[in-house]
Amino acid sequence: MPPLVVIVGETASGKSALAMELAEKFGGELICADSWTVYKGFDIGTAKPTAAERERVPHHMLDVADPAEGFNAVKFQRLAKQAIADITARGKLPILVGGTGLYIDTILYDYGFLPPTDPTLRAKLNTMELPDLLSRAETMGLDLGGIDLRNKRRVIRLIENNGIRPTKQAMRANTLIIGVRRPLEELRQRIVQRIDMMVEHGFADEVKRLGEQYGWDCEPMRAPGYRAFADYVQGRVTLAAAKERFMLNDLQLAKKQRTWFKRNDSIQWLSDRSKAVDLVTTFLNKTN
RNA sequence: GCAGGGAUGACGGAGUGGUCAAUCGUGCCUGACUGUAAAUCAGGUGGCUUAUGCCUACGGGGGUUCGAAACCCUCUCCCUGCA
Repeated sequence: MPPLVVIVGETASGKSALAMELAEKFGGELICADSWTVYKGFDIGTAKPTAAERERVPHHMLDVADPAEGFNAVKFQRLAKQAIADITARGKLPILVGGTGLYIDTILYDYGFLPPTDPTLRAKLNTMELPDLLSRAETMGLDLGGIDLRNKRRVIRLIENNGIRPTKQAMRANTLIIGVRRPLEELRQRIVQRIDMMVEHGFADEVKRLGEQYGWDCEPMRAPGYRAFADYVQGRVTLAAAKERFMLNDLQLAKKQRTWFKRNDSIQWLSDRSKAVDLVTTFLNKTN
């Protein structure tokens, strides 16, 4: 298994900057594990790496999805695996960086997804109530153990898959996982500053343009900040209110990310970023 | 100044004599998490403490009552009409 460096952390924690630094130092290329930067056109509000940054270090998994269509973990896994293989084949170090825990885990644990489901069936199941879904699952003789029976979406998935469960492997070998962490107050300040910067760079205009082009209800318009700024550019709320909302969205996201990453004890949390270089050096020496 | 309406927990907003520490929503805290994942779902959210317990709370003060967030008086502030 070729070496892989993974960088995780909360939004605005400084993951990308660290990833850039490591990539330049170790001859790496970045694979962005972020469920919003995959979308074309959604640049400013998603804090997508700039053209200049991409010039310095190759980035993968950006702009691979059409806003009108949508994206998911399976597509991510497929493309990311390919990217990792390509980077490795070129003799470069793949660095997987991002805050979308599920996407990261599809690589770390090589999730075995099941075949796609029939949209017609999905639509039908979605109209049913939870108790009916449960009795249907029982009638089908499905094993209900281990899944959250109060979460409708999970029960639907079980029915769609005919009771077959997706698989998961042991954690990928030769993988260094670095976690970037900051005190909450510092993180909040960084979020606020980043939002101000986005606004300066024309975030409102971007939202307006994208809303008009892809519709206000397209998938990535649900990304933090976009909804709030959609309200702003359509005159429903003030700029200050939209920024406040954006900040809260980011903080909520950060909380979810914290919860997700907390359960992975293989993550080496760094409060001092300068130690990252040593970590990677040691890691590469060990694996090569 | 006169008449009317209103002040409820972080916020919005129910509740008009007891079963109200107070419906619900939001926020917040904690957790789950495999084709929507920034999603979806679960639990918690006055204090002390873990007891069918006590204390503090529904703008301030006083009163009626066995008992009030709820009724009466009064004060303060806000809104609406008339001046």
